[in-house]
Amino acid sequence: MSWSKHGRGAEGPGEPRGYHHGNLKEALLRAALELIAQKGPAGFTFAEAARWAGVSPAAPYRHFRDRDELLANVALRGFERFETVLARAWDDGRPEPLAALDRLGKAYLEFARTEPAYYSAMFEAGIPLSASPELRDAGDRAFAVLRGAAEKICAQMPPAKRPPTLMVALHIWSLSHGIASLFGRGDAARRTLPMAAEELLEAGILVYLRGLGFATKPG
Amino acid sequence: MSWSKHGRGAEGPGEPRGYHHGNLKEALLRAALELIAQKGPAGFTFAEAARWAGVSPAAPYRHFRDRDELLANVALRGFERFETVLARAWDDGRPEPLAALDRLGKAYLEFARTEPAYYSAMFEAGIPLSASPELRDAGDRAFAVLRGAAEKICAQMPPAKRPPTLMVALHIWSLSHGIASLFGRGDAARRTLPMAAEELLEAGILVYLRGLGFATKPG
DNA sequence: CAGCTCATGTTAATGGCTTTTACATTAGCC
DNA sequence: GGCTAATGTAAAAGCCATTAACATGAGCTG
Repeated sequence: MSWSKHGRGAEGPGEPRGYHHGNLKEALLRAALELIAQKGPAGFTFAEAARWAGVSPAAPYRHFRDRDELLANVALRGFERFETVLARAWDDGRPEPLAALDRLGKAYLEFARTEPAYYSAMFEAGIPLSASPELRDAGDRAFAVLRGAAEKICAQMPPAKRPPTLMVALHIWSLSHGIASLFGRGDAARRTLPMAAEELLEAGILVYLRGLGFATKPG
Repeated sequence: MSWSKHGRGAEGPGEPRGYHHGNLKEALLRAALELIAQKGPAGFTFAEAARWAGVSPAAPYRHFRDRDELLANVALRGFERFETVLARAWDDGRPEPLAALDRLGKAYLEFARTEPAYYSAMFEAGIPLSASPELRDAGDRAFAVLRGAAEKICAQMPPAKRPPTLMVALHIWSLSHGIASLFGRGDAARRTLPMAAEELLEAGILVYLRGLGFATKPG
């Protein structure tokens, strides 16, 4: 017996507790995040998360329908953080949209690199988007930050040659996501690059904007 | 007893066989592909592939060290097919590099859409690239097609303003991969788009090339 | 504070999967 | 024909997901 703690938790190691955990849902989310970070979304198991939280293997079922629902909740939380991070980087285009867009791109890659567990839960775990409207909405809100950025960038262009902002947002998103997915993590599982992913993305966006007719300052 | 066939195989349903299968490795690869297509790389199980091939659950271990190695072999084969498909579409830039590049992009997306099992094994299954030099090489060969295309495109530009071809190849790859990953499959698991993924990619590449200073014909 | 009730945990069990070990069969080769 | 290595099978251990029946105690109600 003794669902003894593992060596280390996101929380302290051995806080004793009574019959009830008190904050199991949160503890499971944290354990899942840690385990996904260590072994990928596939390697993560419900039972181990329970062990990690110091409860029996059946306890998690009181908080999540099944393993997939826990995974979906991790992804949901990931999208929320992602939105926050992106919004902070974009900062409404201050002081200048182009500089802000550059920050936005870097923030995108940094998130993928520093939060690989969230990132893979969000984009690579194969969670059916249809299964949870909340998940889809959270993703949409994160994308809305990119959309807002595209809008402000496009607004700087003369109306006659202004491109569709949705298209611009999708292009920037796709390029960022492509770079993050293919090269974004120092991971042995990924390819490495003869340059920093950040540089690659920055250059790509600059070329793209130039192609739109956006007058970028020399440099 | 009776590792009876499932309803349907890639092969005929009930060809009887003796003690030895005769072509188990191939059958397992096919079964894996089919199962991944149905339930994603995570849902696929070694045991079910064995059942599908009509052998005992231990038989596959004569051909693959473990489940992951089978997955890696699927990915390997996927990269080989991918290279073939891309090379055929590019056709060495004939009759004209820009048109060929457009075909290349469409072929990329078509592969992701029509061979989702291969595509996810290749890019989303979390196979450690380091584990298999062959796998990495196969991926590199597929990428080489894109690289060759970038080269020919760049060669059309005046040397003075010619961009680094590796960078161009990486941008095109990333944009293609980003679009394929995010929107590439009619999948309920993915987001849908107000336009065809092909159009999005084509437009993105055109804008990008214009940004490079590549003179695209009007249109 | 007593008692009730419901949320939250535990136990125990079922069934699947992965992987290993010991054994069986047979294809290919001399 | 007979040997050997390759290829399958059987059986078993250990883990996981999931469920049903039961236990605990937190929080409300009076």
